[in-house]
Amino acid sequence: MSSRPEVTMAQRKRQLVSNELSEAALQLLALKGFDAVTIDEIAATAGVSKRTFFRYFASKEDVVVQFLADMGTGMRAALASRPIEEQPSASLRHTVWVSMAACADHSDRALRVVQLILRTTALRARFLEHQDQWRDDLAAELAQRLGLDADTDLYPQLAAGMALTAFDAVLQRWSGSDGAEDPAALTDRAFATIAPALDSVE
Amino acid sequence: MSSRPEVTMAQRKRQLVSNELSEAALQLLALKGFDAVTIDEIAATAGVSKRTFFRYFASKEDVVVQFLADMGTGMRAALASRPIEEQPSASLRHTVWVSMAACADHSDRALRVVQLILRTTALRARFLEHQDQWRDDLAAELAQRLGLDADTDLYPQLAAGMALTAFDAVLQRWSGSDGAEDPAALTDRAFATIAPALDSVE
DNA sequence: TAACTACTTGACACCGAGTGCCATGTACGG
DNA sequence: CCGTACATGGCACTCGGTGTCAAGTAGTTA
Repeated sequence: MSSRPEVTMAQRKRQLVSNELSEAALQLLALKGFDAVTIDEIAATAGVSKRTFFRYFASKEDVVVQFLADMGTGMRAALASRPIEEQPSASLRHTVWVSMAACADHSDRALRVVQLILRTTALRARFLEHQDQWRDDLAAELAQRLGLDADTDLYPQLAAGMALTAFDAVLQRWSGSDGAEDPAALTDRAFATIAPALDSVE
Repeated sequence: MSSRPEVTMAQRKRQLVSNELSEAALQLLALKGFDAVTIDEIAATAGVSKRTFFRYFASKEDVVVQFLADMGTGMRAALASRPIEEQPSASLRHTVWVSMAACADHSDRALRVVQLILRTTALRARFLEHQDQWRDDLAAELAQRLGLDADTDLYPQLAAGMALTAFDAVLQRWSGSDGAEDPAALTDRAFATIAPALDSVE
């Protein structure tokens, strides 16, 4: 009854508050450590109330990790966009590479976020939760592409898991080297190792 | 200056309270769902105070997941006990198999615990945290066995990740089938898929 | 038996995360 | 100018988790 595709002012304001919040959170968390920062503190820094914080983010972890939510569907879409004739290892390699590229692009910010996540227990746990969801998504897409039954065949789940294992390893090296190592090269090396298992069809 | 290797009565009492607590927790959590049960409730059922609960378990999740803590060192030990000449896929297959067997043994209880963990978000997150730790342990052991540098070579981390991916898939099927499917057969099938990547040394 | 030590427990106060509720303010459409 | 829809802040409340202290109990020594 009312929603115009136009960007209303309320929406822009909402976006602004959201940015303000993530900005404040990221700075404080990286500076003082995850546990040493309260939500009241973050909210106050952003100039809003604690109650408002929770209208934008579901939890303290979410303010850092939220962007991972879309990444799962993004990966599935990336996989779906590959030609069906392509070898699974190539399709998955591309899928992982796209996600890594998304990180490496805005490397200044993304690198800091990733490092914060990987070194903070609570955040890492949320990251793993998301990754677990991605695996299901990728497995479903793989099963569909290959015409396999995901309930009997182990391959889709295993292949998705291997791809994400590679992703994890690459992300860890990349963050550990402060962004110095090349994500593309890392991805290729990782997939060179796991490919033999990915492509052993029959 | 006082600790005898004898089992003092205090220790037995302590063990008894611990059992009482896990028992109460498991029953209530499985019955009413993780979020619908408070710690006061669990403690009251076990006949102790909330404060005492936290003297035995670090968190609400821990009372269910605690036993996973040792499993990591157990897996590393299992891997370390394999002959060095053995192919990595065989060593890791055995490692995973041992852990699965530990579950399948006391299948009545273990099955219920695993099912509870896998279907509860908060518990699954803790499970993934532990698994993440296991991966580091396994990777370290693998690197040592193969004389690789874990900081440059991706193989140890990838191989450990693949093995745990297999473990995860097997566990999921086993729990999904209410223990009907054979863990050993499942493990073999999973490793048949990933083995080509594990053994492609050079 | 008395006294001293070590350990476990419960009660209480406290903090922080997260939620429900309600009153207020403010953009937008008629 | 008015009504609606929405964003916000304040407040009270629940629950997970921790620090502290006083009390109780088992085991030891004299």
